[in-house]
Amino acid sequence: MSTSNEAYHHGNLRDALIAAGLNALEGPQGKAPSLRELAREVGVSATAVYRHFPDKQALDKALANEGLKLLGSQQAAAAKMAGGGAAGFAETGRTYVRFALAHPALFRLMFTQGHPVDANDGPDDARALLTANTQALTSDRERAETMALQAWSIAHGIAMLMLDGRIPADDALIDRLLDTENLFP
Amino acid sequence: MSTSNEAYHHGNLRDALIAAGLNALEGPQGKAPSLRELAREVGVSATAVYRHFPDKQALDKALANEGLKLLGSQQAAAAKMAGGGAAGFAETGRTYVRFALAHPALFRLMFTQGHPVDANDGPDDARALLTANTQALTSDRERAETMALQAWSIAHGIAMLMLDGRIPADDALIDRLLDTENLFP
DNA sequence: CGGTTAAAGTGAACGCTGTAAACATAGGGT
DNA sequence: ACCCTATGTTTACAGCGTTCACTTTAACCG
Repeated sequence: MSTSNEAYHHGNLRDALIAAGLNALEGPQGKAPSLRELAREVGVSATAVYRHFPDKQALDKALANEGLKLLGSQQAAAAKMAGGGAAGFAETGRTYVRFALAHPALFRLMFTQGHPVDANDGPDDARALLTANTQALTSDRERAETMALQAWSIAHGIAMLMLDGRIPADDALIDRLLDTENLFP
Repeated sequence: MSTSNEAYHHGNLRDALIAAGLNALEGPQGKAPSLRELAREVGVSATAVYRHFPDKQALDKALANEGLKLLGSQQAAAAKMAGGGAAGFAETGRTYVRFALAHPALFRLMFTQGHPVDANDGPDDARALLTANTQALTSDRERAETMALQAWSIAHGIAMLMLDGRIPADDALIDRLLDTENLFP
């Protein structure tokens, strides 16, 4: 009852669509999939999608949320692996940019998507994590908040500029640009 | 012979399309215009566009180039006004972000567009200007280059995050995040 | 059980998009 | 005066997101 059941009712169309969507977004050549394309992929008529999502944007938002969860967990893992603190903070940024380069289409979708992206995707949100890590670097609370946003901005900027081919997507360059020693002395 | 000439031959369709495109992109609600929409606007059939642009992407690229020229000139003006050097450098970043907020759709198009964006848009390119300004801050040439890219990244990141509603599009926040005193001591 | 009902999927249709192909026009150069 | 070529037009096609009316299925309930 797991795969390719030819039943009239698909069983779990919503999840299947999201899986197909994530799959289509993957790879360096990943393009934003069309609603009809995903429906075909899953073996269902295009209009069936509307039983589970009010419109295409809702599907996209679901995919974006999935991506945010993924990024969040990867960042959390990286920070823990690095032992938290300053090292964790630095590693968090690197992970962010590497994620963008590894999943360009998904990363774009995550942010192109209408802002809110529903706050209910858990506390492992990228922003919260950043702020938590900067608090290890300074006792000044406002300064920590500012540093978190600055770090997010620079990581996001690097990611975007590299995705758009404005800056070579070079691993060494990532490290050089994210060098926290020089940025936050 | 300036406007709404009902002649069969439009006169200067290419420029008219670009003007209509820039106009459609303007305003905070600006959307990426469709090829047919622009053709309608200019009073010409959709396929006439193909006499001047090989495809839609080429039109978009032309619009993007127009945007880059505009941003470049605004940055140059801002830097000159601030008197160059460190002050000019800081002002350049602020201008970059403000431009993005003032012309969101155009700014997005400028970078969503396939990378190269043809290098022949003059020397007032955003990147060259940045590098030039950072050289006033340090004698180390490589360090200047790194700082330029870091500054570009953070400005771009702030702009994007604000456009996407991830960070409040607050003017004071821009200044706080771009504070070069703290970032590049 | 058997019957009703609501959830889940279908097909045809609409207006939109970018693009191709074949045809029309007009204005400038020899 | 002519023709040529640059520039436009019409028609057509496939794909998109979305609506509507319809059908199928599974689950619940007496």
